[in-house]
Amino acid sequence: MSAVLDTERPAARWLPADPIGRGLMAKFFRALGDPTRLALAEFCAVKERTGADCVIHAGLSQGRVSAHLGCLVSCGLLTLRRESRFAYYQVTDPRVLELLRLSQEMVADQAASIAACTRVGPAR
Amino acid sequence: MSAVLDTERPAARWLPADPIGRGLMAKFFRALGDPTRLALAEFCAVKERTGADCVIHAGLSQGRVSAHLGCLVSCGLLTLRRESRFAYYQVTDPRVLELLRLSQEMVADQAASIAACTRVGPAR
DNA sequence: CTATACTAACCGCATATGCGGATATGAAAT
DNA sequence: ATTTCATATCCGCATATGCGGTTAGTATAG
Repeated sequence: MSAVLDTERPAARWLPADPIGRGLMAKFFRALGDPTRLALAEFCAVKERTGADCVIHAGLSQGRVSAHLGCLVSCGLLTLRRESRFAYYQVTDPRVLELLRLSQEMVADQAASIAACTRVGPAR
Repeated sequence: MSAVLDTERPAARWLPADPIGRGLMAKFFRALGDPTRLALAEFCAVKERTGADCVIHAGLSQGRVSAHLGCLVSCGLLTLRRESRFAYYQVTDPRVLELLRLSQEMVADQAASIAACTRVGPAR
């Protein structure tokens, strides 16, 4: 009935309209927006790992790695299993793998352009 | 041949092993890790929008919105079309929509936990 | 009980990032 | 040419975030 709406697309219906939901979305993506956490997610995607394994793999201080792992668990990217004094981390949600696969594909296509983007920092 | 590899999973093959690629991945996710940019992506997913449209929608200074849009374009989340003195932004890559749909689903499942995560800042 | 091992929480410090405001660029209108 | 409009870039400021090092807590070992 309206000509100006002809080009409208029924997209982005999934994105929460309220700022609270968007804040959580942003937080979720920021959890993935760190090379160290991405490396840990990859490491724990292969198989279950202990905190000590992750410390060695990341090559950072134990406290820092523990904080990163806690962040990944809180954001639903890793699951935590406790046994005696050990903490075991693993990627169990297949959606995490799908998310990373999709992103990897897009980043590969846009690599040069992303590298040139100065707005979102150099991040080491 | 090795027993310790029995539980290995062929996952995370997609994640680049080199720190350069991971840095780009992290940068890509940080581009999505801001509520304002998410809102702009949603806005431009519905239909093509001018920079001025985005400024009004975001309710922030023109300079800031321009920077956010530039970031989204650089990272391959929006495409830019120029005509006379106007800039038209739009989500054209269907993978962006799929990425957001998948993330929205995960965030909905983990909302409480993500909200409780103090590692990745309150971010407004 | 004491010692050791593994993990989590806290503390400054340096850098990254979002913000408004001012300014620059370029195109269209007068 | 000058003015106006749409957009992009630069600047200083406040906050967010990653880092190492230290401290705390708990479980296992001796």
